[in-house]
Amino acid sequence: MSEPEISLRERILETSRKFLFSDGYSSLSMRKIAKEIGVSATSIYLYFENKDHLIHTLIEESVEELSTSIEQSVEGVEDTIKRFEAIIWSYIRFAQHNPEKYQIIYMVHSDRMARYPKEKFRKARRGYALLESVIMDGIKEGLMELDKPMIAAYTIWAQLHGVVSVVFNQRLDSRIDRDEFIEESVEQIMQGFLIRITTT
Amino acid sequence: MSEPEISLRERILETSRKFLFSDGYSSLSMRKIAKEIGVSATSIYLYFENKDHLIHTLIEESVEELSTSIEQSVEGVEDTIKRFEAIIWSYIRFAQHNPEKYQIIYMVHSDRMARYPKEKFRKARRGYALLESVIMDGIKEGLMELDKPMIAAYTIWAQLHGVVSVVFNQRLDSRIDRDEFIEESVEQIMQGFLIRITTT
Amino acid sequence: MSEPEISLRERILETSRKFLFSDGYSSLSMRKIAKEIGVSATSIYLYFENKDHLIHTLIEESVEELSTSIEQSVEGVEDTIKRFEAIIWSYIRFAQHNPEKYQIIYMVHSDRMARYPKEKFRKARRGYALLESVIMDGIKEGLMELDKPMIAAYTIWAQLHGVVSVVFNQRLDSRIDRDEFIEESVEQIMQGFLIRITTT
Amino acid sequence: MSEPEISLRERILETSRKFLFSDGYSSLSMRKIAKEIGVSATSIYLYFENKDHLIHTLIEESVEELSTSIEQSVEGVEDTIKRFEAIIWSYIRFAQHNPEKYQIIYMVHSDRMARYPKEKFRKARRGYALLESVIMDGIKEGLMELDKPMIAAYTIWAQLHGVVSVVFNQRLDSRIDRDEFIEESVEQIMQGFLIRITTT
DNA sequence: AATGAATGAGTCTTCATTCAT
DNA sequence: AATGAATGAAGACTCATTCAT
Repeated sequence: MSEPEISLRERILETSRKFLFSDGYSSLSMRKIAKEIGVSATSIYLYFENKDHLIHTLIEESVEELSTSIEQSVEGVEDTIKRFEAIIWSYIRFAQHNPEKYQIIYMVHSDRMARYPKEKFRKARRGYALLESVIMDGIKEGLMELDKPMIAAYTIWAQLHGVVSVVFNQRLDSRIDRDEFIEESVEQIMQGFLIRITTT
Repeated sequence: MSEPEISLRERILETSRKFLFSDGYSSLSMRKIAKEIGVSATSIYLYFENKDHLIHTLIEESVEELSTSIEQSVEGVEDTIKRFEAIIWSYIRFAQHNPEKYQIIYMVHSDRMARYPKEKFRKARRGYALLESVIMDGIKEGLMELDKPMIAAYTIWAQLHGVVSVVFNQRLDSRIDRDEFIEESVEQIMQGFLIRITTT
Repeated sequence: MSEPEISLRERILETSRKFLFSDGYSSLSMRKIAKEIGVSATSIYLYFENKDHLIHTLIEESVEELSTSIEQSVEGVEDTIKRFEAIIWSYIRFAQHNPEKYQIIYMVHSDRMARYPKEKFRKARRGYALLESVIMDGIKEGLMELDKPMIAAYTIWAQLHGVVSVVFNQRLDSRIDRDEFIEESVEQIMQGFLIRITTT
Repeated sequence: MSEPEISLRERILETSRKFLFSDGYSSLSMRKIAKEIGVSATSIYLYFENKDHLIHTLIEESVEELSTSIEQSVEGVEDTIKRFEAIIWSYIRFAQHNPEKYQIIYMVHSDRMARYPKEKFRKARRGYALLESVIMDGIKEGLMELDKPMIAAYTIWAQLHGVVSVVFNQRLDSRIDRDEFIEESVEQIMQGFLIRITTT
């Protein structure tokens, strides 16, 4: 066949992501994944040592994509404020365009995360580290007056995550337009931060 | 005995909460709950039709407590701005003092929530509705200039949830002090909102 | 029904013994046991925590029976030589009449035995200890001249075990009559020991 | 290369023996063997039709070595009594120096042995046959007065096996020195037999 | 109000083996 | 001579739930 075949490994990851997103972590099962793909459950073990490894791979890939996506967003952008905005919006956009991948990053319970290799955890903070450095640039340039850039970065990240997760968990009032809500929220988050610059 | 006994029903709920908080939803099992209490698994079914009902009760109770807690916080408070602050801080404080209860509200996946009776959902929004009404008061009083109080209320709520959940999921950098992080974040969230009032 | 019912627990033990004897340890499976009895596999877990516990119970019961059987054999017997003979023959007879039970005691690989509670191990040596004490009596009475009664006891035990296990493992030439072989062997073992008395 | 390479076939047998000895029969798996060697599981099937064949080969080889070892021990020895002693000690020594090989001979359950080709079984009795013939020599020479040399041979063999297997199965009291125990036991076994000669 | 007995469906995982290459 | 991909059957064990008492 001339069709570009998708490897079984890739199909397993895809299907896992799909199930994880639609049914939640609790009901993700090797058998179900295999059945959905139309392959024996045993076959999964040819590509992933066990369920933990499969899930870790899923997390790792998502984190990597998010990080890369954020990094690319600031490439070529010089102005600090613009870099700041770029990071925030690329975070939001990633979540919007890759909801399953975004969810996976935060879904798995910390109990299972305990088994997640620590070095990979560090990678996961690449995006956050970039945000922190931008904030520090802002301080240097006299644009911001913050004594705790690390806390500031985490605060922004936490707010963004809150907004995104409320949308995804379908806990938003049905009368509210998703996109409008996101836009309003991001604006508010930014303003809550920038106020400290402009008003000073 | 004249001692006020804790009913089995209450003990089941308590234990479920404990397990849900410590081990996550996936590993909450009727048998474990029963064993922990020292009662037969069958006994749980005397008080709860099935696992879903048990969990729904858990959610309902938590939501109720949170709502009540928020309502009480504004009792006797007249000033709109102060009412606004009271709501936000009572939300945060509830999460801090009742982490298991708070977590439960957001823990269970929406798939399972689909089976959750809709009328109960409405109750869940009592706290939010109060926030919305305070915002509307602000607008009426000329303190705020917002055309979408509902979105505004949700935005604040989403941000608060983000902050709280980052803390609970232990995804905060270990060098950051929890309380300081929360205080900073809440301040920022409020400022992001109040800016629209004060600067006008 | 007026029939004396055999408890499921007992039937599980019985069936396990049967399989262990006929098919060996490797192919003993919870499912098979359950199927043979005509009960769900889950039911076994109502009576035994897990496979290990089931097997340990099997061992424990066999060991207990063997020990008791040996102890009873010397009851009321005064003469040391006769006590000595009684022990040996009761050991042999137990193996002959309860082949499955005998086999179980020695069947399970030491790896699995490592998890066997040590206190129960001590019980297992009751029969052996009796043999040792009889030998020591013999020495005191001047009937035997042995400096190492412990080794002597173990030696006899090892020989007896060898004879019995050869018979059970069906490695005996088909032309040889089992009973005759056993009788001859026991005689020889005794003589190998008693020589040290009589010839002195 | 002129180096004498160890064939894959040989490496498979070696590794199987190692696992069989250390982990017991139950946990001997084709995959584990292959992994240990660093070869694909499929490769084993190039040399052995299936697991049964592999194990049968293992048994066959061990039996062959034991037989050869016993045969060599009597080469050039003329005196019947000395030949008798040589056989016994070579049996013991083989077990001591090749514990894995010795164990294999007796390890696999008779159920699986049923599928073992009968002609190979006969080979297995070469060592035993030699012992029987020596005993018959003794009778001819007037050294022994036994009417059943076959039974006698089996009796000795059974006792030896008992002693060896008690040692290997680590069921010996830890206070007892292995070598001393073996020496004492062998002596006793011999005496139990020779008594019939010398005292007559 | 509470329980012991029981189960079918499901969990992850391992196994020996086959087949096309 | 060797392998990677695949699988059906089986392993131990857990789960929510039911039913008779």
